This record gives sequence, structure tokens and C-alpha cells, in this order.
Amino acid sequence: MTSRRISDSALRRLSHYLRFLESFEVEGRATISSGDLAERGGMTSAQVRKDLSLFGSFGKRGLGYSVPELRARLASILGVGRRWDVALAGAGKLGAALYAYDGFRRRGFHVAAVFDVDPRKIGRRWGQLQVEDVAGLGPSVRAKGIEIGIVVTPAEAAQEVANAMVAAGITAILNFAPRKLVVPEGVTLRDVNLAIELEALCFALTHEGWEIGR
Amino acid sequence: MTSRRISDSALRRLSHYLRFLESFEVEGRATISSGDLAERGGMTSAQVRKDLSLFGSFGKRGLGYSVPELRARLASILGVGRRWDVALAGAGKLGAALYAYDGFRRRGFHVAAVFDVDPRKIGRRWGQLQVEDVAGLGPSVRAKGIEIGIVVTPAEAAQEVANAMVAAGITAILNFAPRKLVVPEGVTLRDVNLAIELEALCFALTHEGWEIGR
DNA sequence: CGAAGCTTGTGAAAACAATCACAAACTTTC
DNA sequence: GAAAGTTTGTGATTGTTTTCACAAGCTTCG
Repeated sequence: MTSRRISDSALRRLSHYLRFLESFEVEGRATISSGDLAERGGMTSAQVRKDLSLFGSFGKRGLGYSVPELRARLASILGVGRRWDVALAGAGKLGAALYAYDGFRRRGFHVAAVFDVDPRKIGRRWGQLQVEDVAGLGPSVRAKGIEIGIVVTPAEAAQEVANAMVAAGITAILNFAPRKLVVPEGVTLRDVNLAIELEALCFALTHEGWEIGR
Repeated sequence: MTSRRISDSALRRLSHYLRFLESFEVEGRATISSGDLAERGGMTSAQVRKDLSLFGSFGKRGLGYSVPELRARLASILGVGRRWDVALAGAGKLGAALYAYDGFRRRGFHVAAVFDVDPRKIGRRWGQLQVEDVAGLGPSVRAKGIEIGIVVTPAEAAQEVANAMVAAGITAILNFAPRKLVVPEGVTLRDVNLAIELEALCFALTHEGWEIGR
């Protein structure tokens, strides 16, 4: 196992490149230069090339990159070519919004199970699914071979739910609860904290003239 | 105004410190050291001190920081002491979830207007509010003195809505649409792109042994 | 084919961010 | 009130990420 490392910013940029390439492909473009990609995303061409060079050399000097090839390579690098089954913990409004979010489906993310503690919610139909009791998260996740968990519970319940996910073999968690979760080594955790994003906006409004870096 | 600069990571950490201090204050703690804060947030004490020192010296050597004082200082630095009025563009499921999200309200963010293009949605009651026609965004935002915009439209509509917000004088935008928005100098834009977060998880699942930095 | 024109891939340099380490200043203890 | 113990604030150092800059390789054109 060659243990290497990529910065979060670089990883995000790869996702952006993929999106740009998809739209360029729809427009029927055959090749594209690092400069074009950079312009589209507001970065520099050197950065695009450095990012891509982390994973090999896909371009042709004098010509650029083949749009379909690079798109396929990026998809494969990011691991989005296939369907990923996702478990949603928390059948509230945010959970429902994510469940219905078309962008996920289009990217291959498929909500395969929804859990909640609330007896009034358990058993309700969500499309093809039925909201399950979070007490049965482990067996259900294992049975369905789910690999990704999304935590959309209130802050108080988040850690417990994350523990259950980890115990069920999930090694990738996206957390929306405004609480710092602790997960064991080997489990990838990402946080989306809406309050923090808004606070950054407040900061900008309050400190005109300050620049917020990278 | 001295134009300075703060890194995005440092700004996020300030938000975290604020949250930690609030919970420490509830627990009745009078003072706290940089080491305690660091432990709570999984960073180093030197980092905590460096972050805080960007805005002054609030601590007492040998003792640490006064919890209520530092809490107040951070709130003031971040600009969260007051109420902020927010315009929500997009009355879909995600918009509804954000509207109902209690974490916002508790932090002083108050949705003061909701907009949509869909005639079936326009006019519907959302709590105290009524969904307005996005065509009237400018006047309504101006009349209500709204300073923060949240874009929760489909990708295709996002840029147009952002333009309208900017034209209406909004200088801070939080964008949930999976589309890179272009805003003029002086407007702060932050993106929350759920697909990108999930793709980062896929990357981790696909590349076991790779580390995702900072 | 040879020259002109692009564009990649990548070492080297620069910019930026995190950590170290320690003097200075305070508190507590005896 | 002196000594021991804490903890801050910050220069210096180390580590990471971005940008620069250019040789090498490919395409196009006459």
C-alpha cells in the first residue's frame, strides 16, 4: 500500500475539474488545455497541471488533454464511476432534502437506508424506502453492504449514531450535525457545518477590508 | 482600515473556539487555557494562541483566558452578537430545511425573505413569511435591509439569482448550487457543495492508505 | 522537412501556515 | 516574600502549498 497524501484543497479542485470536463464534453470539445480549465475555475494553469500530475501524465504537449479521457480518468481517481450506497441517519427536514437531492443520484450516490429514533417517523415510506429504527442500523447496513454514512441528526445524537455506523463497518461519514465527532483511525470523516459558513460571511461583513484566504 | 488577511482554516477554528467557549460557559467555567481549548478541538495550544493573537491579547499569563470575556470577544470578532437578516432564494426542500434549521436561528440568523420562480410556490405561507416572486428580489431585499443571501436554486438559475442579489446590494452569499458563481470584487462568496464532500469520501474509500491533508 | 507555435510536466523558488520553544508575566504555595 | 508552577504571546523554525519558469515534446504550417 503506497501511502501518499493529497491536500483537501487539491482534492476539491479535482472534483471541480471533473465537473468542468463534463460540461466541456457535453459541448462537444475534444481537447482542452490546463489554461482553459484554470480559467473556468479561477485558478492557475500550473496548479491544474500540478494537481493532475499527482496521478500521472494524461496530457499531450502542444495539444492539451483529451476531454473524454481526462474526464474518465478523474472519475476513476475520485471513485465516482460506480454506484455508492449511502445510509442516512436522521429523517428530519435536512435528511429529506438530501434524500430528494438530485445531484446525489446523478453522481451515483444512492440512499439505501434511512434511520431515525422517533417512533412516529419509523415505518414511514420514503419513496421505495421505509424509515428504519436506528436501533437496527448495524444489521441493516451490513445486510445492504452500505459503505457511506450521512449524519443528519441533532447534535446530541450525532456521536452515538456515528459509533453505530463505525461498528457496522462504515468507514466514510459525512456529518451535518454541529458537533465534533470522534471516529477511530481509518474512518474518514468530513464535516459540513452550516453555522460556520454563515459565521465566515458575518466576519467578512463585519471586517470590511479583510481578506479571507484560500 | 488596515487591510489584513486571515486564512480560511483559521477563521473556521475561531468559530469552533466560540462554540467550545459557549459550552464551557454553560458548565460554569471561569477561565480556560489555550491547552484546554486545543484539546477540545484536536489542535495544538500554540495554534489556538496564534489564532487569537491575530485580534489582540485576551489572556492572562499563568491563568489563561476568562471564559465569558473570550466568548464575547470572539462573538464580536465573528460578528455574531447581533441579528442578521437573510434572504433565501429557492423554496425547494433544501431551502425549507434551512429555513427550519434551528441552529441558524440560535446563532442570530433570521430568514427575512424567501424567493422562488415557480408560480405554484409563490404566495405560499412559510411561517410568518410568504414566498415572493424572485423577480421582485431587488426591491424586497432593499426594503428589508437584508445583507446575506443564500442560494438554494437549481444550478442553472444560481448565477442569475446571485446577480440579482448583488444588484440589490447584498455583499455576502452562501451558495448551495453545484455551480461556480462569479461575483464582483467586494462580494464574499462561500460554497457548500455536497457532491464535492461526498466525492472526497469516495476518494478515501477508493484509495485506502492515502491521507487527505488539512 | 524545418521553423514557429503551443502546451505539458516538473524542478526550483516563493508564499503561506503550523509548530516549536522560550522569555515574560502572572498565580499559587510555603 | 521568595520559589515553584502555569500560561501567554511571539520570534524562529519547520513543513506544506502555490507559483514561477523553462526544457522537452507535440502540432501546424509553409
